[in-house]
Amino acid sequence: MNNINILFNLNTDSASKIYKKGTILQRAGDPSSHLYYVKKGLLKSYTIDKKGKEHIFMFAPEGWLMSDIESQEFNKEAVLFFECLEDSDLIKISKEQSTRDDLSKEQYLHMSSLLLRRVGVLQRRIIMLMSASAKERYEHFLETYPELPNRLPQRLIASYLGITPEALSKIRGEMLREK
Amino acid sequence: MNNINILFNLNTDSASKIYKKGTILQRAGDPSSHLYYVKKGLLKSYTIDKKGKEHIFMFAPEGWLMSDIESQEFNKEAVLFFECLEDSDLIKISKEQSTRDDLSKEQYLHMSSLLLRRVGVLQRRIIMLMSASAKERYEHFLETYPELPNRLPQRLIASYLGITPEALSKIRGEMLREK
DNA sequence: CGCATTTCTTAATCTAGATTAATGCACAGC
DNA sequence: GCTGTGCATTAATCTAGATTAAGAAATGCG
Repeated sequence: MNNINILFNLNTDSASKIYKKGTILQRAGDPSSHLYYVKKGLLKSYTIDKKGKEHIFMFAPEGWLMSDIESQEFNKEAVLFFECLEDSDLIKISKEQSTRDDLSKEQYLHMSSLLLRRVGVLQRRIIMLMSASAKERYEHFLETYPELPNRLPQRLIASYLGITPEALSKIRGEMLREK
Repeated sequence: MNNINILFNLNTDSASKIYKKGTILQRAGDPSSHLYYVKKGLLKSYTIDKKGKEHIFMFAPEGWLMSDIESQEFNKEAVLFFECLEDSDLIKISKEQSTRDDLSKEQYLHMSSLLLRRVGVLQRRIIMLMSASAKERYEHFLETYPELPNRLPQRLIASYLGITPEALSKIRGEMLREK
């Protein structure tokens, strides 16, 4: 049994299922109802702003949990879209399963540890968005997630960084020339 | 006993102490060692970038917990400064107290709930930074924290929003004229 | 009280990154 | 094998917000 089964009292692999690349698991505006644990594959979560532009909130490769905690926590409809970037093997976890309050001490410890880690990552992201240039954010992304760039189109990396594909392309051009 | 005492097994008010406005509780670069619970008063946490510019990560008014989870979680030196914006009555909580693993189920439940809330708030902040204009972020700030603006200089609000005081002043001017 | 320091505002100029547009490529579907 | 659609790159232009500068208002302090 893997960690996530332990965490949510799931029985072995009952809920694991393969979703095709391009599958949209959740749409903004839907009632936000599930989390997804990625056994294999890659997901993105994103918002679409009022001009129709997509902004990546996060990627979830193997071992990550994809969730829309803002909407769950504030009881509003989903604010994020979830989509498979590759054929993905996922465990779908209902809101009820994830918010049950009859977990064991070990489970709570594990849950707290996951959440603390998440807060730490989000803190860094905010600080980078506020204080670093696009190029610095790109370099930080490459260092932090070295295995992701070769699984992602530039477009999506740019969106994660909060810039346009054109701006990222320019930065990459500069970095090549500098070397 | 208040919630935070319950959460961290603290005995009543032993650790509560008044700190003067302007006191720096933690400096970036120090070993990150404590959290602070705000009984009364107001704190800010911030980074200073390589150009010497300050960027507010968050404000902590009454009832909030100020922490530098990134540095605690990744075991590095503090990345944030903590400073009192008003004379503040604070409970200082050591890393050991906050990470002990012998909490009760109720305590873990409370802790998870706090962390989920925090993740939700940070998610919104990131989405706003990536997808909304300075003016939209300002309006969102006013709606979300209506009691803060009259306790804060514009400068710090601007820093929290990720813009300069000049840009915020311009936005405020526009909003006044529009009304 | 009076002086110094910080805060806020307005305005002129500058710049990182957005927008628009055009070109070449890769590859999916027929 | 062709043809359309999306992706990456480059370049020209535009713009939100930064920077710089200066004056007015507020605040702290001896």
